[in-house]
Amino acid sequence: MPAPRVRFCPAPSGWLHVGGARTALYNWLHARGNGGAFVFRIEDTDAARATDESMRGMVASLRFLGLDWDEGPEVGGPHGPYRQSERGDLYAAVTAKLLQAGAVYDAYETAEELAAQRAEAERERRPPGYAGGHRGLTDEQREAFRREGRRPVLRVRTPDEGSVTFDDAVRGPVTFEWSSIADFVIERADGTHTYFLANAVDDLAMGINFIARGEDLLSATPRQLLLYTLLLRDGVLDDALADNGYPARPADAVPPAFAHLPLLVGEDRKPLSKRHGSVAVDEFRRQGFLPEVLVNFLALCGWSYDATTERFTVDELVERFSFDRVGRNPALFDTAKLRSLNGDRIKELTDAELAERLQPYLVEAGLLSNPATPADQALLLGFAPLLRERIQTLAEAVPLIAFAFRDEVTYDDRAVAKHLKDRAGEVLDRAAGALADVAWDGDAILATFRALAAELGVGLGKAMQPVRVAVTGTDVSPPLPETLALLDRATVVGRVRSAGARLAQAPDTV
RNA sequence: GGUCCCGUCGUCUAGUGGCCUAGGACGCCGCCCUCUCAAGGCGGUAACGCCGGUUCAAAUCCGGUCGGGACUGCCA
Repeated sequence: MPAPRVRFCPAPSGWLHVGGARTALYNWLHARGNGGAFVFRIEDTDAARATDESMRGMVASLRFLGLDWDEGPEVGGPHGPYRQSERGDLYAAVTAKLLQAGAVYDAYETAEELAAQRAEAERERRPPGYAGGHRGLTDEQREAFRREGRRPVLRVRTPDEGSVTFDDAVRGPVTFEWSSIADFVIERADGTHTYFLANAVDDLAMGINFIARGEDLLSATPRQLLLYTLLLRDGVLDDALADNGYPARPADAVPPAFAHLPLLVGEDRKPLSKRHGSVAVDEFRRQGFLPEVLVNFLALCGWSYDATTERFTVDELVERFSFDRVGRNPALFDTAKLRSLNGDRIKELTDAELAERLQPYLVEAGLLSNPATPADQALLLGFAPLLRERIQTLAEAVPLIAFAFRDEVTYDDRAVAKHLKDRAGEVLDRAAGALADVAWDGDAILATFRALAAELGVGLGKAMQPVRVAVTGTDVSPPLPETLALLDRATVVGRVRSAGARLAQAPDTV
């Protein structure tokens, strides 16, 4: 097997979503695991949809996931440019030659006419594809259409009979009848080029020899294959490359082989899209999913190693991934499973690593300055072991420890109503006194609460919950004794006293 | 409608004729532990779409059937 040259070629409209990321990952793993190259190409042939912002987002998300590219935007490479919007001259040269060779023809129907034809075919229950109406136009007819002001598109003449079979790396041999494949457009009336053309030209020109992509493109493959043979016949592509100053195709280049990946679907079994909420990689980043976990999970969306192993480092994935273990049925993107894996990974982080990864999220929430003060960093580090067991995403840490980074406590009404009542005033009063001179460490503080509970003849919970609410504002927090020990004694005692005082003045409205 | 793809617990999957009274993980339920929330421990729930056939033996092979999906664009 020659060293794989693979590519990831998103259309830059919208954010990189997890489906696209999975496609990128499988290609990347294949390249990295087999000494190949990963090419990143921007397919912005549809000017109406492509945006620079989207392209920057794609770059950022790929970087976040750690999927580095050998050729492409920002890193360059020998087969550039890597944005299709900058390769229009090449495509035009190619289509001119194809037209000359008679492989494609000009068709003059307007978009409206084609829509009407489709609707009619639909009504009559005929296949809705282009029926080839302008296949055999005479020069006079062409002239007439042009005089009407019509601009033609260029369509590829597909074979009328026979079939095409290709060996898909995940599905095995797949066969299509040519009769079911309509003549398709490669050059628009405005002179720009469609996905089929640009994609086929660039894959060949850049020496791409393996393509992993979504199953939604499976039925586009015959058209791709047709284009490869047309492009390679009589040196059409090679001449166009040379004529326009593009580097020649790599010497050992061959038309690519394909692997069609099972679709990623949402809870409703529909293909993943914005309607499923957060499907953008960047959104998962914001929620505090770790990139290595996202990579691990994405790898598992359609691939498995064996019956039991499901946690992999990126290096292990590079070593073990192969297309022969990619499944064929659609995979549901299960965020519950993702959360679980993320929680598992967080538990493996050292205190320092966790604190460091948490920091941006606290900054984002306005709890830390940027950069954080040494005191705040130390406090965060202290919380790391307490947080580790109780968060599944980094962002979940924020509400759990916000109280420690604010001067004022924000009281949760429900927690107050539930715990600052009955004997809570007495508990707070005695606790404030006891905390004022206990040794300031978790064990000693816990012992103090036990003693207090025994003294008052109440359960430990009754003794601690009011204090938890007084200090943190809520009834859910990291373990209380250790938490208190991380804060200043003065702060703790102050909060307990003031909660107690307000309770005494106005029960129910602390 | 046509073409193509797919069909194992709720979910992702293991399974390539006997190791399968179908394994793992997530989820869910119960119990234990417990200062809240978690985490952890233990236990449990739950699947080969259906019908035929081949075979001593089928989740695995064959045929059919049903169901789901993708594509059928001057989007990619």
